[in-house]
Amino acid sequence: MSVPDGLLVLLQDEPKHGYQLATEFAERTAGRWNLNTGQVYTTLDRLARDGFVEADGTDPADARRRLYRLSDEGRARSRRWLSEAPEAPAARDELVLRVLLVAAVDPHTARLVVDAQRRQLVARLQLMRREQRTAGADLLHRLASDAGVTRVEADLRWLDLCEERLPTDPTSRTRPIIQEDL
Amino acid sequence: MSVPDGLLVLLQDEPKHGYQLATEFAERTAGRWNLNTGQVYTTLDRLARDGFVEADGTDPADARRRLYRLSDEGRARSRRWLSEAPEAPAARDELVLRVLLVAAVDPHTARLVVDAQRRQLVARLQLMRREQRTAGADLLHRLASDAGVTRVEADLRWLDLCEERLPTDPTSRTRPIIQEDL
DNA sequence: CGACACATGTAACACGTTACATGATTTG
DNA sequence: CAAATCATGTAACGTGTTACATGTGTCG
Repeated sequence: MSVPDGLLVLLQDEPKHGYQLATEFAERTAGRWNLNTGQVYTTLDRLARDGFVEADGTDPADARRRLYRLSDEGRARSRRWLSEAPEAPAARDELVLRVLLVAAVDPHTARLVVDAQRRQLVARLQLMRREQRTAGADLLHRLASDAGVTRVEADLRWLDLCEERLPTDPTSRTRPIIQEDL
Repeated sequence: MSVPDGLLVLLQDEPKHGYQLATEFAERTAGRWNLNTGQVYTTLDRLARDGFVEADGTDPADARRRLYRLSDEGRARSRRWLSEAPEAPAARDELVLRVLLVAAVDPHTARLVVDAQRRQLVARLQLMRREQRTAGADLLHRLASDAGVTRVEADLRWLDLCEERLPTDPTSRTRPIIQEDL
């Protein structure tokens, strides 16, 4: 529930209106998540319906701006969201899923998948490192960039583990589910 | 698009029916993703509509089983899915999002979030390691478990980076958006 | 004036989850 | 027979995306 909970965080300091929330969401994710403004309004409606935010009139400076403020339940939910760790995605992760679904029945192809994924990720990692060196280092961009790099490094480590553990050719079934190279 | 693409992978070797796809999906994700069977049928409908699978009559052994087979487009799509790396989730990641949204306006609270998250993840990591030692080590469970551990370790490393980079108290704004402890 | 940012919204869709309905077949 | 498994499906909902409609305000 990223967007609803994210909006609640943005509402912590003061009442805000939809358009403002959309732009701030983008700013505060270092531009990595540009919410469509439409989604903000529907999400605010649901949050209001469920009692997590409350309409708070309009901005005195601009009557078009319909303000929302956090309710007590909203504040509690937000605090919970910030303090509790997200559920472990485990096999839901796209990379893991790709390897796992193939690994069970066709270790040979699984190795091809692992290799292909590694090639992509190595390339991506180089790009990211290069960007990191050139880019200006304001906090948000820096943290987001670190997250990307750390994540890709972890993925590469996991791919190495996969290669270690996947049985080698002789034990694999005769007909690989994918013949061609990847 | 995990489920649709996952189903296409399962259909690589031979035509299968919905119920079978649902159970195999669970098996081949080491039980970490139990698809509701209902979802399989609606997804198969969409895949058929879009030309990625084709109805292939019923199983001679059991007329109830409505078989689907991969089309050429489906095979191509599947191959693409296996060989291309998933998009970088970056700030979409729940953990990253939580820290980022707070970091911009309130470094002090951001530190609290980082600490809270770390406590949860350290505990989870211990649990995972313990399970790893006890659990039987068939390939799928092993790979899935490795993925979980690797991922949590990476998250912890990133949290350390955050703590390094977050400005310390003096520079932070006067009123933290969250007063209490987390 | 015309273009662009501001501001609120609707529509349509894909994806994912939970819950439920409806039967046939197998098995204790 | 009763219960569990097999098998196909529908309904309702939340979440997220893209695209569009509709106005107001501002600025060159």
